[in-house]
Amino acid sequence: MARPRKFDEQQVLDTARERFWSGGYAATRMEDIAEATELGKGSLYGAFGGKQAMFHRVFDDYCGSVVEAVSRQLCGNDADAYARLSAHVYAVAAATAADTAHRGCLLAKGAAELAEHDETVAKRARATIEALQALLEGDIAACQRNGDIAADADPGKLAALVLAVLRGIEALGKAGASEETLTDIACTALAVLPRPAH
Amino acid sequence: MARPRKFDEQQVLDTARERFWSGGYAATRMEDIAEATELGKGSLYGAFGGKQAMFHRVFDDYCGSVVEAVSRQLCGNDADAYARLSAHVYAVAAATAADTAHRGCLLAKGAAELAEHDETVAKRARATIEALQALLEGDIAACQRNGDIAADADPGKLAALVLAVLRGIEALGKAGASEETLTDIACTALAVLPRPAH
DNA sequence: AGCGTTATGGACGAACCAGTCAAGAATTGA
DNA sequence: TCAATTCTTGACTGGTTCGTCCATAACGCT
Repeated sequence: MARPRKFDEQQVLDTARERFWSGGYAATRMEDIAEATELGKGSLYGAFGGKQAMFHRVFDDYCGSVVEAVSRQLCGNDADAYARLSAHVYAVAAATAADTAHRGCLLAKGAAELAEHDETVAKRARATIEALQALLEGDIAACQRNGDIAADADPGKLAALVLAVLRGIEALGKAGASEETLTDIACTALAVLPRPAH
Repeated sequence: MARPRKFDEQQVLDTARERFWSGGYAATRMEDIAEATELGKGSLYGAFGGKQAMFHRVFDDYCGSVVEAVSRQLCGNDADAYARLSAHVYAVAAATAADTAHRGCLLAKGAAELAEHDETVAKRARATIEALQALLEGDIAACQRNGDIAADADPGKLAALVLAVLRGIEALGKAGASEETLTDIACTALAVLPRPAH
């Protein structure tokens, strides 16, 4: 009944994510996104409303995909819980080291730039962090049931610690730490987790 | 022989730091700084060159003051090394929790926004991180000499881990974690450090 | 006091950028 | 084929911002 869209909304959001990610919010121009997507600015504004609304969509998508990816890496049976935790921690270190452009994580970058003045971004960042913490806690509890981590430790506190280490790895990576340093941190963090006495 | 400056250069830099810290680099206008310092833009440009150069000065000062403050907190005799480490870790957690505006640390914020595209900022951030790591390593080695931390552990790796935890605490604080969570992380991190067998 | 030198402050220029708008294009249903 | 509807394009607007410039002010030296 009407003219259909020529572009895929999700694809445009992915391109916008790239731009916001590498340039930050304030330094990215809507025209950059328009050029990168080969769309006119009118289409962009028609479909997404404006720059801020568009960033909110991008940020929301990103947070969702992070939680989903971590969930895939950490959920499973008790027997492999420790292997999954270990693999996840090393994976974060490796991914951070591989990010030669040092853009870090859009969650951290976006929150750093906007959380103070944008309640929507702040809320979403908080919710994402909480979801990640819950995933880690679930996996650590599984490790405890399987006898890989001391049963008398508080899984919530260990999860918070691991989460802090993971965010710290990203922060250090952005500041230019070497791959060796990052994997050392991952390795040391896993090594200091309390093992059950036997 | 010529007209003297009416303002104190350091004071202007401190004011500029406030602005850059709370607004970020891109979102802070030179006119904001001019108004806040009650100076004309001509004076600002005459004294500092421009926005980027001014930020470099601010960032440099900030990094220096951070290293100096941490150095004061961590340097001392072997007997109190562990107490200093513990106090420092708790202090970071408390300071992060007290930062209700969630501005985090200018080092992290500036690096997040600019390191990718500004080599000067990237270099300074890297050097600062390395200095912090060295300070932690020195204190941890002192702990080991005093028998507070297992002597067979690698002090460099433990220092890197602690540094990651500290940066992680700041990142989580910016994302809105509660004070309780942050102090829990500090407490857990100290608890999992390897103690000497006796 | 007069001069040379440097600081000041505000007006100005040029570029930039978010968002709007109107004219035209594409599609479906009648 | 025509009408109705939504999409697209890109020029335009209004406001903002970096940086410059210049007339003037303030100081030390002679």
